[in-house]
Amino acid sequence: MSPTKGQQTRQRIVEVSAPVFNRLGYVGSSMRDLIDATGLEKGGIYNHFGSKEQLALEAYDHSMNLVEGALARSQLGDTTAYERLVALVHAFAASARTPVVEGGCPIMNTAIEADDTHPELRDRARRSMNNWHRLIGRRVKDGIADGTIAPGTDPYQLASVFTSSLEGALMLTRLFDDPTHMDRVVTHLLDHLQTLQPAPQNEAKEA
Amino acid sequence: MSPTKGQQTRQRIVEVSAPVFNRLGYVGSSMRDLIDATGLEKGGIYNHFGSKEQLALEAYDHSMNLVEGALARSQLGDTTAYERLVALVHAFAASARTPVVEGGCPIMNTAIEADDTHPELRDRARRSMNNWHRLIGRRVKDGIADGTIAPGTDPYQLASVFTSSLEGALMLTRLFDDPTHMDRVVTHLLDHLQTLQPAPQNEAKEA
DNA sequence: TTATAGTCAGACCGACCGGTCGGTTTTTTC
DNA sequence: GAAAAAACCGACCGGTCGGTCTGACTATAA
Repeated sequence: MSPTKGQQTRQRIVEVSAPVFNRLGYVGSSMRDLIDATGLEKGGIYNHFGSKEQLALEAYDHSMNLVEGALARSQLGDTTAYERLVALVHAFAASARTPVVEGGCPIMNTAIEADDTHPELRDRARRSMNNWHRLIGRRVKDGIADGTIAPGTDPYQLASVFTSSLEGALMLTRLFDDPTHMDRVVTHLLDHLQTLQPAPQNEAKEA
Repeated sequence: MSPTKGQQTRQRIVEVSAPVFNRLGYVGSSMRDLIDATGLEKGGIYNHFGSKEQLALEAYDHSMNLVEGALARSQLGDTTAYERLVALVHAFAASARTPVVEGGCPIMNTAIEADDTHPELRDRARRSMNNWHRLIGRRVKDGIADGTIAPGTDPYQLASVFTSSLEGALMLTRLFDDPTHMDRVVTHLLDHLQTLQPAPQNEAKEA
C-alpha cells in the first residue's frame, strides 16, 4: 500500500516545520508561521497533530534524523577509527557552511532555549547529545583497539572537548556569518588528535 | 545629587529584568513576567522604557557589564600574560557553577536566539564577543612579549578555540546540569596552553 | 506650603496567540 | 459510482500579547 494522502501531508508538515522551529525556536514559531510554511490552514495542521508542542517534538526528531544521518554517512567506509574521527570533525564543519537543517544545530538551539523552560524538549536534546558523545567515545575505544589512538586516552574527555568546541564554533560562525571560527577550531581539533596518536616517543597525555 | 526616585526605579527594573530575559529569552519573556519580577505594574515600567525591546537591550547591556566585570576582575594583579589566560579560563568555568547572571552566558543565549531574527540584539552579541576575542588576543600578544607564550602563536586562533570550547562547555554543563563537561574542557585548554609555552625543545605549533 | 513635575496603577486597546469545530471537499473503499 | 471515511478550510473561541492613556499619588523644589 502506498502512503495515503493524509500520511503524506503529515510527513510534509513535519518536514516543512522542522526548519521553522530550528530557526525561530519553539516559542518564536507561531501557528501563523507554520501555516505560511506548510500552505495548510490551521484545521489542516490540527487534523494531524494534537498541539503545537507535539508538532515541535516531531519536528525536532525529524531534524535530528537528518543531522545524525549526515554524520553517520561520514562514518562509512572501511577505515581506521582515527580517520573516522577526522571525518566526523569535517562533517560537522561542513554543516556550518551548508546546514543540514536551516538554523544551525537543533541540539544546541534546543538546549539554549529549553534548558530552563521546557523539560520535554530539554530531555530530547540531552538524548541527542548523549548519542553524539557515545559515538565519539566509541571511536576512541575503537582507535585504542585498532592501534590508531594512544591507549590511556579518555573517551569521555575527548567527547566533551569535541562537542563543546564544535558546537561553540558553530555558534560563532553563525553569529558572525563567517566560517573562519569553525576553520580554526577544526585545525585545533585535528592538531590535538595528532597528539593522541600512539607514536613511540609520544606518550598519551589526555587524563 | 543623589539619584532621584525614578532613576532608582529605572535601575531596579533593569537589574531585575536582566536575569528574566537571560533565562527566558527575548520572545520568551512576556510583560507579565517582567511585571511579576519587578513588582511594578505595566504603567510603571512603560514610564521608564518606551518598549519591551528597549528594556531588553538595556537589560542585555547590564548583564554583559556584570559578566565582563567578573572576567575583568580575574585579570587583576601583577602577573604574566600566561597566568592571566589561566585565570580567565578559571573565571569562566566558575561562572558555570555560580552564574554571574541567571540563565547562562548572555552572549550565547542572545546569539542563538537572535542570529536569524533580531539584528539589533545580534549586533550586540557580536560586539560582546569581539571584546572577548580582543581580550584573549591581547593576552596572547602580551604573552609573546613577556616571554610566557611561544612566539608564532596565533592570537586569533587561540581566541576562537577558547571562546568556542568554553561557550560550548557551558551549554553542555547547563543542558545536563553537570559541571563535568566544563571541567574536562578546562583541563584540555590548560593542557593546550602548556604546549604553547616557549620551552627550548618545544616548538610552537599553533598555526 | 504649595505649585509642579515626576512616578505609577490599572483599565483599556487592537492584534494575535494556540486551539476548536461544523461544514465542505477530497480520497478511499466497496 | 455511490457510500463512507478522511482531509481540510476558516470562522470562531477565550486568553494573552505588547502598548496606551488617564487620573491619582508622591517626590521635589520654590
